[in-house]
Amino acid sequence: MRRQRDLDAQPDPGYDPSHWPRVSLTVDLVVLTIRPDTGFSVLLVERGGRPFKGYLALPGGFVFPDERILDAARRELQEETGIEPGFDHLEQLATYGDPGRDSRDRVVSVAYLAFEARAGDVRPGGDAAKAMWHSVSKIKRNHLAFDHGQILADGLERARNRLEYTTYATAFLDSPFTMTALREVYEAVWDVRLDPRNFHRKVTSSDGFVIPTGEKLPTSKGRSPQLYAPGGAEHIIPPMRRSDMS
Amino acid sequence: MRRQRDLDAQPDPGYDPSHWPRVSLTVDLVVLTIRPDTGFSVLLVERGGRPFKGYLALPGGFVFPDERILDAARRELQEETGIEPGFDHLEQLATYGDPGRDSRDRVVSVAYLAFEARAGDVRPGGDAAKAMWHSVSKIKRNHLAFDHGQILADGLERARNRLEYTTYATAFLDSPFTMTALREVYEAVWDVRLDPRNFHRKVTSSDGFVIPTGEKLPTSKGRSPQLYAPGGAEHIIPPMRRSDMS
DNA sequence: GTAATAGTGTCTTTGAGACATTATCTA
DNA sequence: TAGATAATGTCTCAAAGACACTATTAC
Repeated sequence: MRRQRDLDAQPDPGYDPSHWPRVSLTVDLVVLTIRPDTGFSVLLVERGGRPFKGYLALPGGFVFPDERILDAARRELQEETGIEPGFDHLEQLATYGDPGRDSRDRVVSVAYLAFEARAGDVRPGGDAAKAMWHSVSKIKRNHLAFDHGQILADGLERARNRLEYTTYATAFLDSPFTMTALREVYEAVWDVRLDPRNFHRKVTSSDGFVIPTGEKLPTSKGRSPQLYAPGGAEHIIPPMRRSDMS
Repeated sequence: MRRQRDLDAQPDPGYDPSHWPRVSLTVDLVVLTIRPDTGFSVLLVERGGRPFKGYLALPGGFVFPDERILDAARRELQEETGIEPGFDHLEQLATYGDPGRDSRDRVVSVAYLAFEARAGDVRPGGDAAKAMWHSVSKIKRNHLAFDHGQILADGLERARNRLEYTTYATAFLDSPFTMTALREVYEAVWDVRLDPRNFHRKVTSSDGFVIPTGEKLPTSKGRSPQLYAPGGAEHIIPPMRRSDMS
């Protein structure tokens, strides 16, 4: 510690960064979706190499020397899910870089959070072997590799918050979608039941959340539901209320 | 790009990270406070070295090889403000690491956001020369070094959001504080005027936001105000409403 | 007393929660 | 027609905004 303070006590922070110790840079992805079979789900890969060989982990990889970090996240997402960037949502989550989180070296990982529509029935694992969707409620977080359990927990909390204050729930759906489908996104992510009528009123009265396409979805039975598209607004004002508080 | 894809197409992401290109790691700090003279203010330093010599920049520095990133942020904060960690607030903001943001090398910076009480009248610049508080409203963001204008903008947005949903406004104040002082924090950060009576009702009815100490503050004129301490809760439920929407 | 600031009470409006009713579709 | 699902309307209550009034201090 003394040594470190002495280092820092040099006249100015402006000297050559290449003289400083350097770290490896990766991105990790918390990719979330809603599926008919597994419900609210996250994409996990099985690690083939050491450390944590055989453990489940978040997909991710190294950032290339001249690549923007966001572009690295986009690239990994495309490789893992096969989905072209479109109506999905991708945002930076947080950065994890404690010494010792990777036993081999000092690795700093910038985590990203992605919301994916199923887009038909995309099968993950284009490049990565054994990439699979896992039901969020069934994952044992301390069985994940590295500190990925913590990253996943942070990502889930962020996702639940995003649905309160933003319209990003639509990113879980292909457009156009029904009001019921949008409500089921909320119910899956928040793990609650919402009143369909109050939900409908809240969404339609929130300016720019959704716009009706005028089309209706033919169904096998019952009244055909109105179809909607994302309305362009990012924020819900006032926010969605989640009476269940964390 | 082709070369990069080929690299990535190797069998597994588990090989030795030390074989990958590495980056320099820094922390940058958005330190905010409320001051009698400059109001809502941010701590900036004048750069002594290249690049951006003479420009204003956020305080920050390199992360030591065996140091946690959060600890590096705490250390820089202590060095720049001289304040011991106490009732202040420090959280990770975001990470900025685009190639080219530092002309010398690939430098990835993890930005932190800090709320500081003035603590008497702390004079920044213990170690760092020419560290000064600058009124947030008067800063020309594109005159800051590197991408610090963007980091500052992101920090301000985060700070304004934090006051809506959390009790962190108390971190701007020494305890105990008056209700008027707390309201002035909101008015400074949001740049609005708030009704003192509605504000008082909202704060006192929000569970765990503040607790009255029972003491009163002697004043030169007018009724002596009740003193409060932070109440322990982190979240305001329901949140503070900022009718001015961004 | 006056001047100044702190704190409380009341009315109105907005919006969330609960829940009954009407509309539209298929078989 | 029945059965199923979608959409709308109404009532109640909680909370935010506007604003008048009372309380406490120094002089």
